[in-house]
Amino acid sequence: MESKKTRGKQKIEMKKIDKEVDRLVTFSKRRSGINKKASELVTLCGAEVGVVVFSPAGKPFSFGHPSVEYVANRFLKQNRPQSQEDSSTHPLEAQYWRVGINELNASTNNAMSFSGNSRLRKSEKRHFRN
Amino acid sequence: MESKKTRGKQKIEMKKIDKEVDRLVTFSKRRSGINKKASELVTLCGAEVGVVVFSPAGKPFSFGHPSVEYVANRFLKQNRPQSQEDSSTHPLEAQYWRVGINELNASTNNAMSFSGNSRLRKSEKRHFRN
DNA sequence: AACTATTTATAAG
DNA sequence: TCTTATAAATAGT
Repeated sequence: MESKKTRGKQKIEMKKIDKEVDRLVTFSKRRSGINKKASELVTLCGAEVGVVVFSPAGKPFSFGHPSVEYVANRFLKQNRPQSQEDSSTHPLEAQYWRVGINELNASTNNAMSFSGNSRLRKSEKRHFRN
Repeated sequence: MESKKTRGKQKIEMKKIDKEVDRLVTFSKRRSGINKKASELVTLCGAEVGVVVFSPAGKPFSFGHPSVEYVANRFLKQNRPQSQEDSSTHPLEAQYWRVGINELNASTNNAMSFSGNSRLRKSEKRHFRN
């Protein structure tokens, strides 16, 4: 008989999980994990953090301190190009299109724009330098 | 002499880290960790994720797929109360104040609005149910 | 900034 | 879900 009950956590390939049930389970666990990490960052470091996650089905989940809205607003405001005309019928869409899809991201995000790499080679080990 | 070179990772109290240097180091490490987790959630589960972090000094860091703006916009739009008047001079502030600071958060966030608890008691073990 | 011992997150079952 | 073995994150050096 097997002496071990399970093989424990196994390393997985960093690509979309094929089996839907597995994917849903992983989504739930990891979303929860991220929220915990976010709240700890707030507590330990006094940071302001906002996290928004949409499931593939489109259901929104979030964590924010002081609130998602506060953090999102602060971020979008700060990154808004100076002295830009303020013509907007639909405020948020306007803001979104005004800056362009990945423009702001690039400005504050790391060089690794999204990619599926799971493990980085030694020289690239430090991810997400901001 | 000590046989072990270090004591390894130690459990820490879930409260603001007093020593500034330690706090800054932890902030850097953990912010990086959250971004990695966020990118993995995107890859593994096909989720859309936006993360914004402000350091206590006010410096913004972010991760987003497809972009922070896209995710933030989608979240704020979806959570906007239906048929609400659209009077806004300053789009984003307007959106922010329109909904109230923690209102939306409460709607999609877990019951544990922000608090410094590190460990939850058994009955509260599952954090961040959304 | 790099190293390790240890805690924490989580893939499988 | 809940458990367990193991991978991954990270506190202290």
